[in-house]
Amino acid sequence: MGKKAAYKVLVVDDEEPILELLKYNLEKEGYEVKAALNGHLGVDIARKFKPDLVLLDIMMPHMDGVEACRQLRAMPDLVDTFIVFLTARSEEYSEVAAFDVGADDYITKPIKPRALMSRISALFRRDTKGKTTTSQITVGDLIIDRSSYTIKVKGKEINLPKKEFELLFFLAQNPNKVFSRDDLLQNIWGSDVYVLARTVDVHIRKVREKIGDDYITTVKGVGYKFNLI
Amino acid sequence: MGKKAAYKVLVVDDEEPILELLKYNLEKEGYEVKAALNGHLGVDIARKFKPDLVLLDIMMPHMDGVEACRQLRAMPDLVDTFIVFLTARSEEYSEVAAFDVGADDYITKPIKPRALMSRISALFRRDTKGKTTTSQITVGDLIIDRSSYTIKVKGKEINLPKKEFELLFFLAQNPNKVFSRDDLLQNIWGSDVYVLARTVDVHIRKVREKIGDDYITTVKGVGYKFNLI
DNA sequence: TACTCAGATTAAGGATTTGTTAAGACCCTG
DNA sequence: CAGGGTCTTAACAAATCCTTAATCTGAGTA
Repeated sequence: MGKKAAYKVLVVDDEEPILELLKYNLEKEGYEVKAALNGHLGVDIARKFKPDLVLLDIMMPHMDGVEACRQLRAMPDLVDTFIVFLTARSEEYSEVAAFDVGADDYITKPIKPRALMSRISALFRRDTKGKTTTSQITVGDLIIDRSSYTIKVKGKEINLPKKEFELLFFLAQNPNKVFSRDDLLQNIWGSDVYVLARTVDVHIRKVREKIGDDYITTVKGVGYKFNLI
Repeated sequence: MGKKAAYKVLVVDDEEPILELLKYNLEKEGYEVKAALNGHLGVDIARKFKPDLVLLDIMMPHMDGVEACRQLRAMPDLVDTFIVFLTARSEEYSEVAAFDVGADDYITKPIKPRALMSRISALFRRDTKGKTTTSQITVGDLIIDRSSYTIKVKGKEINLPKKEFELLFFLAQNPNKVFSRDDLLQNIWGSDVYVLARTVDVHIRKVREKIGDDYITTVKGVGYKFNLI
C-alpha cells in the first residue's frame, strides 16, 4: 500500500495490553497513533493531537468514555473527528447513550484486530467519499475521469497508471497554476513520502507522451502547470 | 418474493415514539419489523435483515435518510427492496432529491397509520403483480440474470457461485467505475464481514476464467472495473 | 564557440501490486 | 459421513510501476 498522508488515531483505554494491541495494529496499517490510559488524559492529548479518529473505551477510571466523548465533541477542532466506542458486550451502556453523546460507531470487545482495521478504513473511506471533488474534468479534447481512472484524448481512451493519473488530475484541477516539484510531491505522494524531486520529471514525461505536449507546460526554475487554452 | 413468508420491514427514524407507532401498526398487519434510530444503524441492520421495505426518515443525526438511501441502493441484496421516505411537510428536502437517490415513494408526516398501512400493502400488491424487475443486465454478448444467478456468454449458459455472481453483477451495474477491493468487500461481503482484500483477486480470477478477460479491467493500485465497450 | 544550468529522456533495478495455483475449512446434500 | 462445491487463505510467480542515476538537449551567456 502506498502511504498517503497518515490519519491520526487516538486510543483511550485503561488496559495496557489492549492499548498495545491497538497501537501495534494501527501503526502497521500506517496510521499515526497516540495512546491514553484514561479519559482525562485522552481529552488532554486530543486537544493538541487533533486526531481524525478516537477509539474510546466506555468503562474507565478518571472519566469514563461517555463523558470524555462529550468533552471531545465540544472542541471545535474535532468537529470532523470520528469517535468510536469500545465496549464489552456485558456492559450496560446502550448504543443509544453512545450515539446520544455523538459517537459515530460502536464496537464490542473482544476486539478482533482484522475486523477493527477493516471497519476503521471503511470509516475513513466513507469520509473522503462525501467531499469528493469533481470527478470529471474536460478540457478541450481531453477528458479526465476519476471514477474510471481513464482519460480520453481525441476520442481515444487511455488507461493511466496511478501516479501518472493523479499527477495529471491534480494539475488539471488547478489549471494555469504553477506547482513546484515539491508542491506536487507533497500533494500527490503525500507529506510522509520521501522521493527525489526529479521523479516528478519522469512522470511528467510519461504523461506528455500519452496526451501530447500541449497540455502541460514547464516553467523553468519554478515547476509545471496545466494550461487552459 | 415468497408469498407465505411475512414481508420484512425496516423502520429508520430518530424519534422513538414514531418508531414504536410504526412498529406496532406494522406488526399488527403481520409484517416482520426491525427498527433503527439513525441512518448508520439502519444501513447496518439492512445488510443482514434484507428488508423488503425500508421506511426512512429524511432528517436524522448520524447519516440522514438521503445518504442512507444511497448506501442501501448500493447493496446487491436490496435491489428489490422498496424505499419510502418519511418527511415532515415543513422539511426542505425536495421530492426530486429523494427520487434521485432511488426512493420508491414519499410520505409526509404526520403519519396516519391507517393510510400508511394501506399504501404499504398497495406497494407490495403492485410488486407481486408486475415482477419484471430489471434484474437482468446485458452487455455485448454477456447477459447477467439475477433471478437465476446465471450468465450467458456467447449463447452459452453458465451458473456462477454466489460470490462470483454478486461480484460480476455489482461491477456490471456500475460500468466503467473503478472499485477498490475494500469497496467491493464493503458492498458485496458487507460491512460486518472481515475477509482479506486479496480474496477479491481470487474471485475476479474465477469470473474472468468464465467470461473471458475482456470485461473486467485491473487498475493497478486502485482496483477493478467493468468496462462497457 | 564553449560553458553552465535546468529540464528532458532513457534504461535498469528494485519495489510493489496483481495473477495464479493449491490446500484446507466449511457447508450442504445425498 | 462421504463427496462435491464454495470460500478463504497462503505462497509463489508474473507483471508493471516507480525511482534512481546517468546521459542528452537546448537556451542563455561569457
